[in-house]
Parts: sequence; structure tokens; C-alpha cells
Amino acid sequence: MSGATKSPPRRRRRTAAEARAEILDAAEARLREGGPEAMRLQEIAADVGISHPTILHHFQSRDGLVRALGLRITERLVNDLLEALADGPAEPQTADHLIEHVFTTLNDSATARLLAWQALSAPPAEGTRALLREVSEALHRRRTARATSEGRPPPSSEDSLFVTRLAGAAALGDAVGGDVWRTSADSDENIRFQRWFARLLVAHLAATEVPGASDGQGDNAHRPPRANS
Amino acid sequence: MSGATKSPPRRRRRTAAEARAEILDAAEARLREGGPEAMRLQEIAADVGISHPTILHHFQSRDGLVRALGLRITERLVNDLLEALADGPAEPQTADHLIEHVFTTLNDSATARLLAWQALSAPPAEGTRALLREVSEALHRRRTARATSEGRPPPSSEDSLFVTRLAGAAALGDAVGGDVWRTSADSDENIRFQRWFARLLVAHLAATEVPGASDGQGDNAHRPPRANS
DNA sequence: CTTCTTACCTACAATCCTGTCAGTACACCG
DNA sequence: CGGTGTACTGACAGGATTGTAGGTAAGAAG
Repeated sequence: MSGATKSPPRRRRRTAAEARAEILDAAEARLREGGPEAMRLQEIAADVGISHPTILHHFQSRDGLVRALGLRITERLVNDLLEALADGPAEPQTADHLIEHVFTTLNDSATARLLAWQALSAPPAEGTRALLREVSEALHRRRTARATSEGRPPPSSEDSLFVTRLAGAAALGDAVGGDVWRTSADSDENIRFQRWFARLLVAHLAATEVPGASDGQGDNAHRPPRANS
Repeated sequence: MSGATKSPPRRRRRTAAEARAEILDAAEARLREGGPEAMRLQEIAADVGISHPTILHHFQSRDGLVRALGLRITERLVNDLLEALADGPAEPQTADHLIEHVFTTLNDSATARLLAWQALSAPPAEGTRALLREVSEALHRRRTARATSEGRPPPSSEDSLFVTRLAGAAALGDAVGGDVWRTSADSDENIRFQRWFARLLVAHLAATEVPGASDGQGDNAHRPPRANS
């Protein structure tokens, strides 16, 4: 009581950008472990070492925080993918690599959890809608370039769109539901599954058919997937 | 006031099972439109026409309600799938049909939303874990029967597991994230995507290779799939 | 008809979380 | 050094929601 241990109210003063970044980091961490309901302003603030009104000062509301977090994660993911799609040489196993990249990115970060949760509860954010389209177009450019350089007919753009959509959906769904339906804690199984899926997609990509017919009799198709050259 | 308009407090008395069912129906409807956060006891109770403590009387807590709903939805889905896998004749287009079944079931009901949300926030329920396994085993029995009847070697059980897992993950992920990344309101695109995916899977199922080797050269296999007799 | 069970209701309590307000301290700038 | 902008804080308000308590009535059983 009598002790004059009046701890000096030393405040750390960050720049606005720094503060926002730290807050987003903490929010993301909270989300990762404990799900969406664990993203409480007070706890996030405590993690950062500030008081919760500060969060409301930087983002206008809790919803603003969530939105910003979603946007940051989405942009990070998209840039990641676009980069991977753009720079590498057009080697065949790149596709394999890419799939694994998508899966791991979505799987062991909070990415999938946040994206899924946001899709479930909030109206879709603005920048989010472009995600699939951009990646799909990048993939398509790549496939087209590769096909023409080998003298094959280019794939339909819808096929590229669907490949992207499938990969995204599978990765997202697997990340979300994976914990539930994974048979025991066999972590190797995950990797085998990713590989298996990657091979499936690569086989499809290699057999660049898909005439674009809407229904068709499915008579053609079924080109036995030659792995590569 | 003098008016003796004392409305008789006519209560409708349901059996416990009826009450539970009605409450679950209302909860499911609330979930379908408006996401998980819209599942408030008061609103659900209002929909049913009861007071919210009655819900707590039937399910011990809000969490109990959520758990029960998840279980009901899961069981419904599993029974649905097992039935579809069990009874039909082993026609080739059945697989195609099945995929569409999975997708539509997950897509235009609250099923996917609830499953995903539950997986995100709650610890996995008890009966849920068996889902994938049962369906996968049913599929595997079917594939094996068909393969032996045609004198082909049976597929590996892991392949069946992965096929199931992929279909489930894709359907779940697409249902969850679909609203976000669907390019415009082109509803035909969804159907085309489902068909496309179904063909992809059917092609894989027909080419019942997968030697079980981890990487392998994929040399054998690739039997061009004759539809049937 | 009496009695018992239990589905159901009207309040009420308790908790929790977001958001506001008025003020404080830290940094930069003249 | 004094002034200004703004990151930051403590205390409080407001609202919404789950859960509790005690009583009521509807149907079944005797």
C-alpha cells in the first residue's frame, strides 16, 4: 500500500502501420488456435500489450478488424500463388509442387480457417472475389504457353478455371474438415493424400484434352495419362 | 382495462421427440440463411412458437443443441450416401450420379455450412469421425466387387479412401468458398464444374491402376475403360 | 376424479463483449 | 521550450444472450 512503487506508465508508442500489423498478427494467432469465437478484442489487446480500445482506434470496429485480417490473408495467399506460378520454369513437376504449395499454405496456417469462417459468416469482402480468377488466369497463361511451345492445342480457359477451382476447393475443404475425418493421427496420410491428388491433377493437365463440349457422350476423353515426355 | 380478453394460455404440448425435431428444424433453417451466428436461442424459439428456455429444457445447453444438430445432419448425409452406394446396380454412370449427389446435398442445404462451421469452432463431435470411413469402405466394396466381376485387379483401399476424401473435401470447400470465388452469378457454371469434376473422378475410377507404389513410373495400368457390356 | 410426470412459460440473474468518452503521454515541429 | 497531433488508456455504458428458478397446464395412469 504505502510503497511508492508507482510503476512509470511507460507507454510504447508505435506508428499506425506497426500497430495495425501487430494487432493483425495477434488476431491471426488467436484465430489459429481456438477458432473464430476466440478472437476477442480484449484478449488480442492483451497479447499485443495494449488496451482494447486501441484496437478500435485503429480499425473502426471489430468487424473492421476481421475484414482487414481477411484481406491481408487473402492478398498474401494470392501473391504467393501468383509468384509461384509466374517465375518458375515450365517444368512438369512444377504443377506437383504447386499443389503441395497450395495445400500446405492453406493447411498449416490460419488461412483456411479464416477464409472459411469469413465466407460463412460475413458478406464477401471486396478484394476476395478476384482471387480465383487471377490465379486461374495465370495458370491458363502458363498452360497455353507450354502447349503451344510443344505444338499441342491449348486447353480451354474454362478447364484452367476448373482446375484452379478444384484445387482451391479441395485444399480449403480438406483444411476445414480434415481434422474431423482424418483417420487417426496418421500424418503421413495427409502427405500421401496430397501427392495422390497432385498426381491426379497432373495426369489431367498432361492429357490436355477437354474439347469444351458441354455434355457430350464422354466418348472421347479418357486419354490414358502419360506422365510426361 | 376492463376487457376480459384474457387469451386462454393454450399451450401446444408436443412429445419430446417432436419438440426436438421441430427445434432442430428451426435451428437448421436459421443456420442456412445467416450463418452460424444467427443461431440464437430466442429467435429459434420464436420460429417454433415456444419460449427459449424450452430449448434449454430439451437440449441441456446451447452447445447441446449445436451438437445435436451436427449429429443429425451428419447422420442424414451418411445414410444418404451409403444408401446410394449400396442399392443401385453397378452401372458406370452411377459414379457420375453419386458425385452430383454429394455436391447437391452439400451445396443447397445448410449441410456444408454447419459441418464447416462446427469443424471450425467446436471440438469434433463423436459420431462424426466415422463419416468418411464408412462411405469410403462402401465405395471400396463396390469397386472391388465390380473389378473382380470383370476380372481386373481390385484397387487399393487407400485409393478408395482418397477418392472419397477428395470428393468430400471438394464438395465441402466448394460449398463454403463457392459464394466468394464464383465468377458472377453464372449458375450454369456450377453445374458444368460438377460435371467436369465428376468426369475427372470417373476417369480415374475407370483407370483402376494405382499400383500402390509411392511414386512409381506409372508404367502399367492405363487400361482404356470400356464402359460395360 | 385424483395424481403424477413433464413440456412449457414468465420473469430474473449473471456474464460477457463491443463500443464510447474524456483524458494522458509520447513524439515531432516550430 | 511550448504547441500540436495522435497513439494510447481507464472507466463506464449499453446491449445482447445464455442460463436459472419457480410455477402452470396438458396428458397419461391409476
